[in-house]
Amino acid sequence: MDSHFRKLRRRHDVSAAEEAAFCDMVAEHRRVGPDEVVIRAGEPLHESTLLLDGWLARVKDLRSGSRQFTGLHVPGDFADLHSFTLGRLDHEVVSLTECRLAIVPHARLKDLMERNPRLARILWSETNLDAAINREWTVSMARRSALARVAHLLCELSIRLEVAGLSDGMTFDFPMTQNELADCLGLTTVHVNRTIQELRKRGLIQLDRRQVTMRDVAALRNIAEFDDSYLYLGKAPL
Amino acid sequence: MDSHFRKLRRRHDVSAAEEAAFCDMVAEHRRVGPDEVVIRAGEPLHESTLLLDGWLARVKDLRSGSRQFTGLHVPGDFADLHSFTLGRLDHEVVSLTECRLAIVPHARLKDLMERNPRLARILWSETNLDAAINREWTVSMARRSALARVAHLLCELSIRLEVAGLSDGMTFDFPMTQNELADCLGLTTVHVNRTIQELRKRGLIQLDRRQVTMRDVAALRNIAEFDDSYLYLGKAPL
DNA sequence: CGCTGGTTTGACTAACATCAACACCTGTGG
DNA sequence: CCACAGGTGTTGATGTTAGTCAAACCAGCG
Repeated sequence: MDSHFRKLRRRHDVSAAEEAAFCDMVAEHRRVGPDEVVIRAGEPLHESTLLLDGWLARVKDLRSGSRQFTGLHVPGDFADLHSFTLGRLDHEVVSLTECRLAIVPHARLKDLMERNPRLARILWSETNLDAAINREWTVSMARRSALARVAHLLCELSIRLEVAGLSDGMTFDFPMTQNELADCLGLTTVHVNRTIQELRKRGLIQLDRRQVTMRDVAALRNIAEFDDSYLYLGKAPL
Repeated sequence: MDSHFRKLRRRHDVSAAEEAAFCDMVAEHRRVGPDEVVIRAGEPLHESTLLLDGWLARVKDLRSGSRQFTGLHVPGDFADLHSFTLGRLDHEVVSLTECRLAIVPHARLKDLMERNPRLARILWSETNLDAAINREWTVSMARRSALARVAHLLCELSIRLEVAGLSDGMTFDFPMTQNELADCLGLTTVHVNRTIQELRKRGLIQLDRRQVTMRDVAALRNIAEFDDSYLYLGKAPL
């Protein structure tokens, strides 16, 4: 839960009692292996899933056989909090790594909402942050070059992982294959590979299957036209 | 307000009393002309804007001078309900046409949230629906061809406008220029123009600056790989 | 060892962007 | 009434980015 509270505290004032209330909502813990479909699209849902450890992706499949990630989740993120109001998902959630999950029944969310509007609003805020990230992804897919897309994603993840306490802002574990990166970025594996090589050649990143180091954050941000305001890192009002 | 209630009723059971409660939240009505910046990115906000009439777009500007729409709003949509929890926007909201707006102060939303968790949840649901639409846009930008993108957008809008009571599912007012369409679709004006011509040539659409007719909805849906489940047209749970 | 999944390379192609005109319409002021 | 301006739509020639296809390479692993 630590990553989740770090994420919350970054944007809201949360008392110990409120943190306890969050903990009380968790009904169950679960583990899943890598490359599993954790939540299936379209199925009625009665619980939401908080990611404690590992990486998840929101995936949409296309008829052509290709697929597109519409979001990535790192520890501390809710994968499907939106299913609380929508009742089902329009996408799958799949595990990229082995994951530890905390399960929060919708009934308890409903209770919380009635008893504690302030916490409800914080949860609402989390889904709105997801949406803000998604908007920025839309911009990436629509307007940024492959080089800028890769750079932008790395800039985003370094911050999100830092918030979760899993990066120093430069180096972090990076469990995705180039194939999965391609699914993320709307590119092909081949082109992702060439793009990464270009970033390496320019001395901007170091990357292998397990870890990234951003060797020149300023240059990466510049290439990506990265502006972190969409991550809403400051305290939210009231 | 009629379009807004149609939208709500489509997905939730809303009593007359609840509709009245919604109406009571509106503090003020406003009018804006076409091509105005209605809400500026980054500015602290203390109210949200419900679109009563006209079209709005969520816009992100890039350094290169190009811009990307990350969402379109038709009558009945909240343009910036997410500012209630986030406090400011990561994008501008601009008017594509003359618009009538209803202004809802955040203080009243907060009140409502405390007094009526059910309505709060319905509002939360609206922001989650926005996000679902945005995910689908991400897929369009990342994976669909220009032809499929245009077709997909038309399919989406015909349904959203039908829900709002502004389309029969085939024909609707369409106030966007090809330039604005390009901003929407992550394409250039030139390419949008060629794509539209292709759709016309195939007898699938009829389109001028003021109106669209979808001549062959089935073919358009097929080209777009359109699946309306992301619009959550059925009743939400509880 | 010989698989297997992931990464890398090269040759070729397709889709869309870019640049530059031009046509058309509408509103405006002389 | 006409001349003109500005926004919109259209066309053609050319350039660039990323996709496609196919194969080789490489490391970890049973």
